[in-house]
Amino acid sequence: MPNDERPLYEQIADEVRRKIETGEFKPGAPVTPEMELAARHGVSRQTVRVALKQLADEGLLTSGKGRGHRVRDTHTPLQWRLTQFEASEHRGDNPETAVDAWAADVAAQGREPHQEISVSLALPPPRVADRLRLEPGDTVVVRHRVRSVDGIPYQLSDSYFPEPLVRGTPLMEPRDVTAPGGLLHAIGHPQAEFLDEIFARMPSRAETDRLRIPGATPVIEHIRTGYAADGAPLRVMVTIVPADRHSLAYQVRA
Amino acid sequence: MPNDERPLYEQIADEVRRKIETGEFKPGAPVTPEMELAARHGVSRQTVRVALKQLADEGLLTSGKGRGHRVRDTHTPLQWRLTQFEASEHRGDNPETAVDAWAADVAAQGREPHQEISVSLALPPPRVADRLRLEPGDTVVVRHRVRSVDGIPYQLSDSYFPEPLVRGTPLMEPRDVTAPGGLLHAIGHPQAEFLDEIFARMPSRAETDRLRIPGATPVIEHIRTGYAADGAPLRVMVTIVPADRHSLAYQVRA
DNA sequence: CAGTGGTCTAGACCACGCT
DNA sequence: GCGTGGTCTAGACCACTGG
Repeated sequence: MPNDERPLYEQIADEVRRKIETGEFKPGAPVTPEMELAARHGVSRQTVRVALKQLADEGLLTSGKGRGHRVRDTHTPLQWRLTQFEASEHRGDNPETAVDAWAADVAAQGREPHQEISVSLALPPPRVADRLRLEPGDTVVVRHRVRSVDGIPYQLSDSYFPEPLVRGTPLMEPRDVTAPGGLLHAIGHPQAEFLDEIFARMPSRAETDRLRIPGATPVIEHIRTGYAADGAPLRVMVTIVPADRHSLAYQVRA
Repeated sequence: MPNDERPLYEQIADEVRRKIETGEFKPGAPVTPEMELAARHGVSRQTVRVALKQLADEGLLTSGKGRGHRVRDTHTPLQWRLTQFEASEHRGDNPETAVDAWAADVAAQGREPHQEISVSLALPPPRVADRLRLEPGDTVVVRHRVRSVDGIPYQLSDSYFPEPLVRGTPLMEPRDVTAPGGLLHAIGHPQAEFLDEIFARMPSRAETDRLRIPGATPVIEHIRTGYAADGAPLRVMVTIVPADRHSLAYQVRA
């Protein structure tokens, strides 16, 4: 019967979207259940589900078994300042209270940072091998970090070091090691310059699971390559951050 | 009958995803049609569709009536170098060939830049007013830019200036005005420092249309605030770039 | 025109959350 | 327990693309 009009599911999506935008459905509150929408519009439940899925893909709704569909809460993202280095120096001389720049930055914004670290030896993925200018077969030491704020995972961060550079140093310990001037400085390889590259894309399924990313939320991929004064690459750090939790900030002198 | 395993549609999505990642399905080439996947796995077509929708949401597939599902082409995004200023100086003294930093950067990567500019007087949106520290009622001069590469729209860029600052200057002309040291420098307000903020989100419907953004592609929102040496904000530039066309790059000294 | 995906129906069973 | 969404089936008709 239906014809050249817009699809039924879009009309239903429009109706619900409008009610969200006008505030008739408030953030955190449940919207009309599927069955009721289906009955009201005289369509099948499947059609309603397509409509609600579209809204979820736009980031407007969350849903779950037994929970119903709810209007998504919007929180202001945390600012990640990428031109502030080694904040640990400002936290006193006790190495036990030293934190890395990220943790200090989060704490400064009144939140509770936490990170878990593991270390492994591996063959680098191609884009890391390129940036470190490694030959095929060269191995790297990888420090995997899961950074959380207030118990919610905020970042996946993997640092790659050429294996010969860090063999036998504290960098191979799966702890939160910090040192004035930076870890690489402490082992005799100070970083003089960074190249930061920033991408955005939709998360993979594995990332949505590990970071508990709600639908329709992109991730920002941040790749920082650190160089010695002579231009040799020392480190590549690849960080994945859900875009609803972080913004990036750079302070630049003209 | 099936139970505590992962859902069927995820298993199917995993299989197709793996074949894309290993290169068995090449970019631009069609993947197995829905009906065939359904028959092969002994599931209904609807279940296959959910699987393929998930891959489309990850940005791996495109599809359309009669066209089938195809592996999405991945073009390497253009790198936008945000710590290179005023490249025009390197292009000779002739003002006719002078270009802004962005255009020079694009040309250096072997592509053909183009931009269209319009100028208007307006009340600033709240986030611009905040960053320029304006009072309610203060007006701004807005320079709207649509930047294209090889005929494809690449950026929407709006620069906001406090109106008293630029009244009667070349900045109010809807041309591509360039000057050594920068536009604001030329009118007596050199920028000493920038604060760049970076967000990612899904595009609005209007942005999808204007920038011709394919499905499942986020946009990067770049907000640059320029300050005078005394700390007064001089300019806010808000730029929207589709994430499949651009990466951002910063060169940072430690 | 044959084959594709886009939309839609009318059922079904299950897992989960709440009260 | 009851209502919710999550998964799934077995059909159907349509619109579009491509050779």
